[in-house]
Amino acid sequence: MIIIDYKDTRPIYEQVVEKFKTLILHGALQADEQMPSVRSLAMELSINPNTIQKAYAELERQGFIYAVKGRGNFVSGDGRLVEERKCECIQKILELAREVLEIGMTKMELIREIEQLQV
Amino acid sequence: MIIIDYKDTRPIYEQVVEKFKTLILHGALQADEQMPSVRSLAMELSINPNTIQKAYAELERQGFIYAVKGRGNFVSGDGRLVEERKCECIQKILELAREVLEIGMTKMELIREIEQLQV
DNA sequence: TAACTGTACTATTTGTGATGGTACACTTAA
DNA sequence: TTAAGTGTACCATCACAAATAGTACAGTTA
Repeated sequence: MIIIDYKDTRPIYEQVVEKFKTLILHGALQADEQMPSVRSLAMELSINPNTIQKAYAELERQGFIYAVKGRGNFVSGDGRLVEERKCECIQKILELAREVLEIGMTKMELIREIEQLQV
Repeated sequence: MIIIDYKDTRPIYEQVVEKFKTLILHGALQADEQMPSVRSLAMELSINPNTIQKAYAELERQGFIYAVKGRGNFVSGDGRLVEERKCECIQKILELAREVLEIGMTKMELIREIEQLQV
């Protein structure tokens, strides 16, 4: 379900956060579905439970999951999260687009690239 | 010429690398133009010369500048760098585009955003 | 009650970024 | 020839974040 890339320079907890955000936004994890427990996921990934705890705390801070003491962590069903992520992506895309246009690419070429994109 | 953003979480040397890459790619720094010396730039930015040295070493590794012992660092005139940067940007853009399309945006909407972009 | 859950600590290790300082080889201009 | 400026290569040190290791406690559930 989650794979850690040790070649990735980003910290482990950040990779875990990203992976779960993607799974939730894509609907692979449904609203109110239970997340793997801190201890079991740590065991599965062969890392420390504290690292998962840190990732879950961050996911909760960002509104992707909610915690219930003694029961577990669960996926939040907040629909606004998708919209927020869309905005983030668009911002980044436009920033990169601005740069690539500044160094000589045309809007036509860029748009052509996107049109040809397979999803 | 170069400004360090201490709110930026990225390391200083990385910011310096990025800034110079942009200046070179945009032609603000011409081929064979002399870079500020390690010591003078460090003085100007109130940081350690070793940090600038690290940034310059990275810029040289990536082919943006070349060093001449005793004389200084100079901008490389390699035209392929612009093409390489374009490819990098496109890759990132397509990656983000793929994500934003997967979570519900349409190609039309995305292309519209780029069309409206002011450069 | 036992086994699971989250949570909160503390201590420690590790790696990277950054600093401070020294030294040496090279180039250039006085 | 000399002095000042260049890059470069070290070393020691500090600061900080990431990650580990371990313990403890409170809540839930079968």
